[in-house]
This record gives sequence, structure tokens and C-alpha cells, in this order.
Amino acid sequence: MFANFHTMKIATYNVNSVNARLPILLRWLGETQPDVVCLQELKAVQENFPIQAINDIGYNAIWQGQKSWNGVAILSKGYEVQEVRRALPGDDEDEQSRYIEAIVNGITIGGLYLPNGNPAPGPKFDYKLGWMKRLHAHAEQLLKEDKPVILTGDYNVIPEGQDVYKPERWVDDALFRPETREAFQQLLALGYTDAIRKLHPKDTIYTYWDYFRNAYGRNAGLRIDHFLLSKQVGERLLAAGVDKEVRGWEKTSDHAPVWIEIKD
DNA sequence: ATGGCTCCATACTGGAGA
Repeated sequence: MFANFHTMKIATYNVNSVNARLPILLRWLGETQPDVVCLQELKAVQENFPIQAINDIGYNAIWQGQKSWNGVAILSKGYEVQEVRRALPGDDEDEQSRYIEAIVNGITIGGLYLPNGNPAPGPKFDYKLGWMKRLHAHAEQLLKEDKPVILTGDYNVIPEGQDVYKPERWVDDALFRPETREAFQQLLALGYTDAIRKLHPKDTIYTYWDYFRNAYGRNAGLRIDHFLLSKQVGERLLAAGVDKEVRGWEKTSDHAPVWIEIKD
């Protein structure tokens, strides 16, 4: 007999402007039908989020916009998106829209857009490390609640050398510096699992290719969009991957969507 | 080491991204 269970598909996608990317976003959602989606880099103020077009294909959403940059959203088809917070705790002065959290089908889902941090060292790198410290504290707090947790989005962290096409070129970059990688490892040490690496420990897997020099055609990429799963979710993990072909579409983002499937 | 490309802003140029 086969086990009788349903699956739930959760995706993350840095769209690099939700309005510039709307045709591609709608096409990808229509083709892949994820149950839950976290979006980053909306690059739209709150009232310019294309909620009508998203509702029209069956998704509901919560989002936190910002003028020009940043912006995050959580979408779902078939589940209520129960908002928990729309900022990362720990700094009331931080006005950048980089974190949103909801309970969806009993799972706490944090959608995040971690700061880039370049140039490093400097104030932007300090902001990145401070943000990671706040994320660590919040990630630890979430584990104390009796709910499964998924923290997903654009981490702007290259975890290891195998996650970048030429690691020696990135040693001084904010995405790959020792402080950044150490902070990411400290998140995992709390008890979170890197879903892609758990299921594909040796594969070369990228989620981002820059717009320059035919980076996608040469597969000169980075793995910087991640799924961190609490133990309760990690035990339910069935599959994880990257919708790499979307990066090859016309007028596409520099990131590709990343997804997991879990038992429901 | 640099620049290549794409997006937004009140725009014919600059900042940010990674």
C-alpha cells in the first residue's frame, strides 16, 4: 500500500520589480501552481502592488511595499495567509521592507530579503550583519513556539564554495565574507535545515545569475536564495529544486524561483 | 580591477543590485 498523504509546495522568488515582472510571475504561477509563494524586491509602494492580477489567477496575498527598493510579499492559493508581522523585530528605526511573516496551513512562514551588504567593510555591511543578528534572535524565538517554521527568501549569502562558480573571486564580497557565512552557519546551528543542500548535498545548484556577460548562458551563478526549515518541517521534506528555466525567459529577473515540497 | 545589464526615480543621469 502507498502512504496516503497530500503535498504542499512552497516557493520563493526574487522578482526584481513585481510590476516589471508581472507577465513572467503570472506565467510561472500558472505553470507551477505553488500553494505558497514568498516574493522579494517588489520595488513598489504599497498601493502599486498588482493585487488584482494576482487575485484573478486565484492567489490571495499580504505584502509590505516600499518606494524604489525592497518590498516583500506572501501569496497563497487555497490557504488563508494569516499575517503575523511585517517587520523583523529588534530595531524600530529600520524602515526597510525586508521581512514579512504569516501562518499558512499551520506553518509559520517568514519571507525575507536579507541586505546585500556591499561594499564591505562599511556601513552597509554593518547593517547586513546587524540584520542577521536580529534574524538569528527571531529565528531562535520562533523555535520556542510549538509550530513548524520555514524561513525563506533571498538571503544574499553564499553558504559555501560549492555555491558559487568561482569562489576565489568572491572572498571579499559581502555575500561570501567569513562573517556572513559564519552568521548563516549560526542560523543552521539553532536547528534549521538548508533544504536544498539536505536533498542535494553534492550538486552544483544556483539560484541567481547576474545580467552581465551572459552569466546565465555560462552558468556563472550563485546559490543565495534558501529555505531554512525547522525540525518539524524538515521531517516532512519530500523534494526541493530551482525553476532554472525561468531565468532564461525574456524580460526575466536575475533570480530564479526556488521551491520545496513537503508532506501535508 | 573594471564593466558589463536592469530596475527605479521625476529622468536624458545616478543609485542600487550581487
